[in-house]
Amino acid sequence: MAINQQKAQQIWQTVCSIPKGKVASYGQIADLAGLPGRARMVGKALGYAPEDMNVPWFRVLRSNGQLAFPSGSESAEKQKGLLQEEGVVVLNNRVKLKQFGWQPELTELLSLKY
DNA sequence: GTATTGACAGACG
DNA sequence: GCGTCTGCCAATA
Repeated sequence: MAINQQKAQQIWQTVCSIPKGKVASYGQIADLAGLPGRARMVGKALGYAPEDMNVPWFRVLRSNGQLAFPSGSESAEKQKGLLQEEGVVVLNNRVKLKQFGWQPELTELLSLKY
């Protein structure tokens, strides 16, 4: 049961809303998804994220812009590759949030509501 | 019901 | 920028 899948759904939706070439932190996703302070839940939700949804979990990073996975890990490398493919520059398992950090605009938020 | 863990965040040094 | 500690909440044992 994982928490209400509704929330997980919302999380996935939010993650899917991240514009290409940008990245968001767990806290950011959690907040936008309606789970303030439950950043951990986001990670778990992404854990269940079905591939059918094509959830760009690779665009979700830590608050500091560091990848959620340890360097050298398959997922981390994959994530890096995908991000770079999207145009995001990843160095040393890190992304410059100052430049690639997703700053949700009203239009973006509106697409999540309802 | 209690203890441990986790794809985390923020504060400190 | 990095390591450590604390706080938060849910899942798992």
